[in-house]
Amino acid sequence: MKAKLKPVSTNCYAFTNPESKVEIHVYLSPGLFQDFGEDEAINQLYNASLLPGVVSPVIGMPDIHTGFGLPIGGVMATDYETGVVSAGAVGMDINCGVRLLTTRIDAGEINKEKISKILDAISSRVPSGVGKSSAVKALRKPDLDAVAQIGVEYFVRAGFGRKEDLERIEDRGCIPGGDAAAVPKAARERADQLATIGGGNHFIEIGRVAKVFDQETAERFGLFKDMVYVLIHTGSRGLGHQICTDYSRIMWEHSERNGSKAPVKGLACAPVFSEDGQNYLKAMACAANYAFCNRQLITHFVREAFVEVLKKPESELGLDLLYDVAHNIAKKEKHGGRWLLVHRKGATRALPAGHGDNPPCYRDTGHPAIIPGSMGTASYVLVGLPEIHRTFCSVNHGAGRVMSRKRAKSEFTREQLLEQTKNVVIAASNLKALLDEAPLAYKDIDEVVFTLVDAGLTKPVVKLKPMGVLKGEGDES
DNA sequence: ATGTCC
Repeated sequence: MKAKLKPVSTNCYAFTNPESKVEIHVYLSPGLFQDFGEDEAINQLYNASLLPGVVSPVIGMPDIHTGFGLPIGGVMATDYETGVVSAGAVGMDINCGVRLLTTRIDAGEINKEKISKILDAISSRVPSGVGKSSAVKALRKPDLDAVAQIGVEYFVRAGFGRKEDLERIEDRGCIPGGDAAAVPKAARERADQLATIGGGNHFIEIGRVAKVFDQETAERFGLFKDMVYVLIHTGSRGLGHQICTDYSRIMWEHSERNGSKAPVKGLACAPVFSEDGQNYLKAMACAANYAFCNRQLITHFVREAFVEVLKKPESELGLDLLYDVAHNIAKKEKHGGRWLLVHRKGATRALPAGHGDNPPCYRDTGHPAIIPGSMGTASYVLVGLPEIHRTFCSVNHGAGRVMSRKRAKSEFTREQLLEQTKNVVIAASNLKALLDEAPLAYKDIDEVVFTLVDAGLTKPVVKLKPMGVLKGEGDES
């Protein structure tokens, strides 16, 4: 499959599926292209290009790697009127995403001991690791109708955050159309994990702004060199996972009934305007809003933890929300004068300056696109440039794996992990359960980010460097 | 990503 990819423009390789006439575009730097071994991920893009109503091109981001159905780092747009929606093309972790908090703290003001104490204070409020449910009993049985229909504002009204937070969340933390009634029972029963991080690549990170690329935009965003930031990366936890699992089955059965089978179960789909398609979108919006609420509640507890440890009022510490953006979601958007359902799976929306879907406070800059790196490595804040229309206004979502979790666990030792993350305080009780998250199991974030910068799609605003990270543990085996 | 195999 890799052999089919021909260079067409800077850092962009392409081929056309002869059967569907849909193009497949993959963004890789020369170095990433040379090392690229994810043949199956390209095959997955090829499969996606065969779905009914897919709009050319199907896109692979520089962090692409094999996933369930559509690869992670994949963008697939379908015609909103005549196309399909695929649960697998959104992914297991519906509205996995990141939010970034700015502060009025200078990196020189907090040493390793303080960072460790803050992470502990967060950890006592926000459980991490696979299977963990909310530390606060009331959050284990949330009003899922309110979460689905009101979203983050529901918790802001209840005292978990500030009113102005809402302006700085994609869709104000409430994707329209959410309906808890469309969430299968098994999934509803797993909605007891608000204010938890989860495992895998999820984290809460404290760091400093290491480099400013675009002074003017950085100032507009309130980002200054050596300013302490907090980065929160998590999603909809077990709820989204169960919705994806259940609807993938429902959609597979739907296509079997209608004789329009997807090439693989992971791309099982239903017409957007079928009952199954509409129900999935209602359930997806519910899980997406749950994920926005999850990050909002975590933000509240992060603010509490900073106040407790640094013994300063919240107003003095800042901890303002810069932005919260999803990277696993399907959204109805207009591109090229046409309404589409853009599936982004491990891809981040990055609307350029002037785009009407930006929140008002970012209308003339373009909203911040927040790109988390792997544990202990840098992250970036970017904005989309006008050329970003080539990817339906999408950029990568992170560094992207180069090694399976299984292989990373056999490849690295605890000592190597510490070496790869030196100078970063790691709050986790069992490092052996984090070996699959070792930085060397991921691509180089600089290389990945600059692949799209050099392609002319984005401009970097700042580079962020971690000082401490709170990680959830997976399995040791 | 995930009560990482109901």
